[in-house]
Amino acid sequence: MQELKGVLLLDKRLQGLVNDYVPSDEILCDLVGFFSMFSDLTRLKMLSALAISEMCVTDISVMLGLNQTTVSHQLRLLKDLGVVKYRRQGKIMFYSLRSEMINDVLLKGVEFLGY
Amino acid sequence: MQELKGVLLLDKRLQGLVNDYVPSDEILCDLVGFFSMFSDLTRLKMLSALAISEMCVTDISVMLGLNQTTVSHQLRLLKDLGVVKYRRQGKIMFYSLRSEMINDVLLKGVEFLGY
DNA sequence: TTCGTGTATTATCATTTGCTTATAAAATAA
DNA sequence: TTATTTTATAAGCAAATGATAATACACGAA
Repeated sequence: MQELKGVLLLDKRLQGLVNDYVPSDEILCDLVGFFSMFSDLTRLKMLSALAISEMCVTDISVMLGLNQTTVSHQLRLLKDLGVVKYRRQGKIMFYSLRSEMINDVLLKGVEFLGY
Repeated sequence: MQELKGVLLLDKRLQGLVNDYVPSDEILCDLVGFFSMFSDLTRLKMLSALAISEMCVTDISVMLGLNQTTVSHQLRLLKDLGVVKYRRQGKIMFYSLRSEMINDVLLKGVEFLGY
């Protein structure tokens, strides 16, 4: 690794601010997990659909034209990271967004992109 | 692919709602690109630092303990997706967040996770 | 010009990620 | 019980991704 000659601090307190205000790796890793849920086309499509209404796995598969195992697979990720929740009705599992905040995040992205 | 026997619509209009309100693949792909910028530890760390102040590449490398080529590499991604901007001062490139919305998105994640 | 410093690019490698097939599990019906 | 439907899991593969080393480029100073 190339030796770096110096830090061009505009303000000598900057390193302190970085130490104080950049979150710990633990928190950042949680954030990475959270935002990872929004960084895949299939998952975003599923989340957009679930923003309309709760749905069962087959609903999602058919309406979005996705393989059932793909949907199940992604739902597990979404569930494990707390993005969706589910309720059982017989053999049918109804999935929905865990929080309105999920929709807020999506809308923040839409807003940033100018749509 | 397994044949799916039926769609368990709670409401027959649901497919119509999905067609109308799930964004197009084009929009969703842009969203994927946007949120991908938040789904990596190194990038999140860099963005958190840039939320404090604009910094040059060496600043970021040294303060966060990252390889310079790694920082340059990630800054290019962040720049190409419109998340950061830069200004040149001689041979030094100062990077900063392109918009306050970037910070808002980060904070939405923090809020969701309950930190 | 040459040298030193700061930044960017390229190519490579290892890891991660997402999709798929096959299969299993869970619940209901016959 | 067996058969059917719905959902979940596991293993394998291909593609995408991130870090790195080596190198090139850009700018200013001498």
